[in-house]
Amino acid sequence: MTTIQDVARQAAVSVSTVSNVLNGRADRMRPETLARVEATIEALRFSPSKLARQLKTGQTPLLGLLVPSMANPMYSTIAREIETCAQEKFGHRLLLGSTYRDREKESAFFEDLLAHGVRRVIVISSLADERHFESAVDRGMVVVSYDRGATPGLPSKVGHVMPDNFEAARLATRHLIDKGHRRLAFATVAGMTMSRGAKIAGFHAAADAAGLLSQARVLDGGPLNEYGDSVIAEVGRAMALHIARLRQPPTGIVAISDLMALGLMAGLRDAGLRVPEDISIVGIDGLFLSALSNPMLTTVALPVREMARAMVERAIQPPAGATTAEADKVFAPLQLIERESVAPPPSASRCARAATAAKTRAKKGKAKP
Amino acid sequence: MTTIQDVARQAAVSVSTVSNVLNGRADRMRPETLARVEATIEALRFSPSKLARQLKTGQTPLLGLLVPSMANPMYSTIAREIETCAQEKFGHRLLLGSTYRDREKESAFFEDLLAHGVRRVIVISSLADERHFESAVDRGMVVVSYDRGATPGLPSKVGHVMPDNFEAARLATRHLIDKGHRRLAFATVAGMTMSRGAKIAGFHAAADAAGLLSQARVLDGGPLNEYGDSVIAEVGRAMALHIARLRQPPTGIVAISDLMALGLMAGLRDAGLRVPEDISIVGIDGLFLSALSNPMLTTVALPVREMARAMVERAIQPPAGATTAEADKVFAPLQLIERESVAPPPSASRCARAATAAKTRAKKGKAKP
DNA sequence: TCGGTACAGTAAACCGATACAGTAAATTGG
DNA sequence: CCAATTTACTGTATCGGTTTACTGTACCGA
Repeated sequence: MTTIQDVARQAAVSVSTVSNVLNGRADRMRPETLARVEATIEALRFSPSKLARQLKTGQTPLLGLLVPSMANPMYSTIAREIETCAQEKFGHRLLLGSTYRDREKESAFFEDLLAHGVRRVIVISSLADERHFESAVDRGMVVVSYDRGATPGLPSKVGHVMPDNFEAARLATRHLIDKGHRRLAFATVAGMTMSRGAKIAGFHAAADAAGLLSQARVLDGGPLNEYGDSVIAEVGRAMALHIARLRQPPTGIVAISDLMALGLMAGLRDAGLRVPEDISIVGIDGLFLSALSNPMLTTVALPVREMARAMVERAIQPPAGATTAEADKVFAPLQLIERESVAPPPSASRCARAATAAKTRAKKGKAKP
Repeated sequence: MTTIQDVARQAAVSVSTVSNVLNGRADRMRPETLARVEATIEALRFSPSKLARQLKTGQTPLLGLLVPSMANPMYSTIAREIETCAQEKFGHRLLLGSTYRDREKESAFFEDLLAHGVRRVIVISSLADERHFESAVDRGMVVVSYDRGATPGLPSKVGHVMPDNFEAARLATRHLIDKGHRRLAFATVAGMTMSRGAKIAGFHAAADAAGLLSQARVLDGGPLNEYGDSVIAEVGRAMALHIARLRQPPTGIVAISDLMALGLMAGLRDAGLRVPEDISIVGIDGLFLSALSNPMLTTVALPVREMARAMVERAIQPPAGATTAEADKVFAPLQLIERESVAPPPSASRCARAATAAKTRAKKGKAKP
C-alpha cells in the first residue's frame, strides 16, 4: 500500500504538506504545490489509512449497530435505513452485530467496539437494564437506543428514539373496534421489546374508551428461545392453536409485530380458523412482507426511515449537553394500512357455525368447504 | 482509556513485557511476573487497542460483507450465519454494506475497506464482471464471492462459494413433473443473480429428461429498480398478472427465489387464480418466511449455514496458493421441503372451469366460492 | 576462573497518519 | 535599511501497540 511518505517523496515535499493537502488546508501553500501534490496523490492512487488517522485523531468513521437478530425482517429493514443514512450523510460505515438478546454478547460487542475505537453506537435491545450502555458512555461512547424509553425521572446518558408505540397499538385496536369487534386480544411475547408496556397500554386505552376493557385480554406467548428472532412467528403460530381452543376466543387480535401477526395467521389456519372471517388480525410494523401474505395483513406502519435518520443524527452529531437529562425522541407519523386481515366479527350465529366448522376442518387444515 | 503504558507502570515492568503477556509469550518471564501483569490488566480493565495493534501488524479482526440489500430476507439470513460463524470461530466482527447492485457503491465499499485495513471480504453481488474484486485482491485482499462461478478456464483470484443451483432448479422442476405437471415455467428477474443461468439450465434439464422441453418456458420479470431487493416480490406479483392472462398458462412454476415465489402467489391471487389448485409454485431458498405463507410454500432449501461457514473459512484462512486457479466450492446438500403450494395440475375440464371461475373472481380477488 | 548458554526482561524502532513548533525566505513598515 | 511579520513549508513528537535486538544476571561444566 502506498503511504503518505511515498507521496511526499514523489512530490518532493514533506509529509506535513501532504497531510495539509489531505485535510483541506490549501491556504497554507502555493497553488502550484497544491496541484503537484494532488497530481501525485492521483497518480499513486493514494488513499490515507483511516487506521493511522484514527490512531492520531481518535475519530473513526464507523458506526456500531447492535440488533437482536439480522434475520428479523424488521431489524434488517431498520438496519438498511440506518446504513444508507450513515453512509450518504456522514460517510460512516456500519459495524454490525447480532446479540440474540444475550447480555454477554451485548457487553462483548461494546467492548470490541471500544477496542476498535468506535465511539458511536445504535443499539436495539430488549434487555431490561441499560447499565452496560451507560458504562460505555462513561468511557466516551455515544449511545443511541431504539424502542426503549429512559427510566422516567432518571436522567439517562443514552439517547432514546422510538415510535409512538402507545398510539400505534391504540390505532390498531380502534380499527378493530370500529369494525365492530368486542372481544379483543393483544398478542405478545415475553421480553421481546421494552416497548411492550406502551403497546399494551395503548391497547387497553382504546378498549377502555369503547367500554370494552373487561373483554380485552393480553396473550403472552412466553419467552423466546436462543435463536430469538426469526422465531417470533413460531411463537405466534403456537399461540394461535391456544387461541383456537379458547371457549370464547377473541374476534379481533392486535399483534405486537407483523412477524407475530404472520405467525398468528398461519397458526389460525392450521387450527382451521379463517382470517378475517372468523378472526381479524392487525399487525404493527409495516413490513413489506405483510403485503404479500394471504390474506394481506392490515398493519400500522412505523416511520422507519425517519427514525433511522434521527438515530444516526443523534449518534453522529450529538447535541451539546446531550448526556444529561434528555427527552426521548418519539416518532408519531403512524399509518394504518388497511388490507384484508380485518373484517367485521362473525355474528353470533355465524360464530357458532364457524366453531362447528372449525372442528370439522381441524383434522387437516385446508380452509375450504 | 487505559493503555499498555499504564499497565506497565502499575505492574512495574516494561511495555514489552506487558505485550508479551498479551500475546501469550509467557515462557519468557517468571510465573510471578506473569501473574502480576495479569492481575494489573484485570484491575485496570485494560483491553489493548485493536487499532494500534493493527497498525503494527497489518491484521484486523474485521470481515467485510457486501450484500445487494440487507432488507432481502435471504441475504440477511446468510449475513447472520456469516456473522455468527466469523464471531464464534475467528473472533471477527462484520463490516456490512448494501450495494443496491450498483457498481459505484461496490467499488467505494472496497476502497473504504482497504483504507480501514480490512483484508477479507465476502461479497454477494450480481455485477457481471469481477474486475474490481480482482484489483482488490492485487492490493492484498482476500475476496470470497457468493453465488457466482469463476469464468471457466480463466483462473480467478477470488474464492467462489455457491449452492448447486443447477440441481436446486432441477429438483424443484422434477417435483412438479412428478406431480403430473406438463406445462412448466421458470420465473426469474433480469440481472438478479449470476446463478440464473445454472438455475435455468437445471430447469431445462429436468424438463428435457421428461420430454417436456417444448412446454417449458422462462419468464423474465425484467430488471430491478434501484431499491432492488425487497422489491423482487413486487416483480413476481406483476408477473403473475401477466401469467394469468396467458392463453395457455403454465400449471407449474419454479421461482428463482422464495421471495419471487411469494410475490407470484400474491399476484396469482390478485388475478383470481388459486395456488395450488390452478397453478403450483415451488421456490428456491428455504426462507423461514416461506413456512408462513398461505398456502405454505414448497421450496428447495439451500444449505445456508454450511455455505456461510465455507465462505468465512475461505476468507479468514485461505488455503495456500488459493489465489491461482481454484475450484469453486459447490454445496450440494439440498432439501426439497414439500408443503402446500404444489398439487397435481387441474384436469382439462377442471382447467376450463377454473379459467371461467377465475374470470368471475377477477373483479375482486377473494378466492373463495 | 573462564567462556557459553539460558533466563528474564528492557530499549527503541516502527506502523501511517496528524499537528504543533520551528525556520528560511520574502514582504512589509516606519 | 533593518526589524517585524507573513508566507510556505519542514521536522518531529505523538497516538498505542508489536517486535527485534540487546543487556545483565545466574548457572553450568571444564
